[in-house]
Amino acid sequence: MTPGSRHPHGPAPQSLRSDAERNRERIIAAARKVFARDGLGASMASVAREAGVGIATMFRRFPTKEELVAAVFADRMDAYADAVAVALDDPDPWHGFVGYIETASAMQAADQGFADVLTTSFPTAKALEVRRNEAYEGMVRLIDRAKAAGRLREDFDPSDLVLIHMANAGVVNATGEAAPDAWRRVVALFIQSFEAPARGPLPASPEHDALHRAMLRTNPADPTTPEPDTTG
Amino acid sequence: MTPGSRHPHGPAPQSLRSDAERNRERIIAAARKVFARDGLGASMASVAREAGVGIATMFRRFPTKEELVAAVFADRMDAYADAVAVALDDPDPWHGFVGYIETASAMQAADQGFADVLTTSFPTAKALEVRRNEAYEGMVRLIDRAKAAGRLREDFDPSDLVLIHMANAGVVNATGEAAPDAWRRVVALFIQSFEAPARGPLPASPEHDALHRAMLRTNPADPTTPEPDTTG
DNA sequence: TATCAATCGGATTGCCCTATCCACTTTTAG
DNA sequence: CTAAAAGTGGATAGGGCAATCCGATTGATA
Repeated sequence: MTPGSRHPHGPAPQSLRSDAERNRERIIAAARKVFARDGLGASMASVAREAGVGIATMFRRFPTKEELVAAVFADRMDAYADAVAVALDDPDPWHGFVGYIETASAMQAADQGFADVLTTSFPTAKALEVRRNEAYEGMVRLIDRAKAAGRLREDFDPSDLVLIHMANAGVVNATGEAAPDAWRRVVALFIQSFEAPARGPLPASPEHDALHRAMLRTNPADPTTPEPDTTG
Repeated sequence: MTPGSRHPHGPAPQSLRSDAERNRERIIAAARKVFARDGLGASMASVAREAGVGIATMFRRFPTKEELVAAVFADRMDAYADAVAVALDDPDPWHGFVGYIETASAMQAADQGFADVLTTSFPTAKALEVRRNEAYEGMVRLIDRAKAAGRLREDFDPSDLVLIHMANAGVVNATGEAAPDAWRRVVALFIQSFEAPARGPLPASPEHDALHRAMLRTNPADPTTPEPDTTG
């Protein structure tokens, strides 16, 4: 082993053995592919099969499915947060705002697993949640800029972006590969409804806390969640 | 038994024994409640428990889950088709159109199971599909009227109503009881985006066949469908 | 009231899931 | 080269699911 254990009773190793590291990366690559195709509902066994490793190897490296999910989607979440930063760099506030929605929605459409991640909260996956909050704060600035420019309706609320994610997840999930571009039309409709001036008042936004609770409740990888399942 | 079997070898009875009929109604009432709360993913066992009958009793009366679903949602589908008829009776085409969308969306929000049913095709449940098609034809007339009145954007397509159902199902499914009115805001945004004059062009609608295939694919009660499931 | 088909429900089958166990193999340090 | 730590994967536990089986029970009829 590398550091820390010349003593027979030395502490746990900090880095993996070369073969283990290789397998770890194989697993992540496989999970990326499988989750993207099948959503977070994909089984650990199917990931192991795709990776060409035993089931035990998966669980040794990622003791729970949630940890695997966190490892797999770390970079997607980075890209998600980056998209906000890019949008904030756009000199045209409205163009940036629209571009951000389109980018985020496209990310959902391109990866069923990520669509699930965006509408689910993983309390134990700190890194993911940190990124999510980071993105959220950027979004608030993005919204304020677009309103200040007079292009975004005044009653637009940050939570509306969450609602779009949920709606888009519904479309992406329902259409899948059968109608892979249907989401574009839905998103375009949403964007037109956001543009100022508003055509009419809207019902109140849900409470911030309520939405958060909803995201906790809707864990597609948790059997306690009442979600679509089995039959014949 | 009632008719047809004074002969020991007589054919199958046409009507149920009184206790069986009572149980049948208990099962349907229980399923109505459980599916409404938990969606079509609810287990047959949970319905039996709620009904206070044995599992075997359920399956004797409804040999597959799909048959139970068809029996439970027959009247919801009737109401759904009726809503179109009511909308067509409205002297104001736009008011009727908007009212229909709101009614249908409210039905989804009030019943998770029905939200699933509206975005899922059950080829073997003929009665359900007949009603769905009946409603669909009415919707086309509703759309044409609203366009003719100049209130609905010209590029609105009947398939857009299916997309709304899918988007709304996503919102309802994700928010659930945590934010039970969130769907209203989403639906209001959609409606404003439908109003003429259009604020811009839209990406093309998905093919009719593609959407139909998507609805077949997304059966929340079929384990072959890649959907959110288990973990810890 | 006696009979018997219809009905009942708990136990069971068979499948898929997450997660753990354990006997065997590989890497790595000395 | 050797030995122990680290790693491996198949078998297995334990639970949920739809659906079936079968011995006990009950309703309808005479």
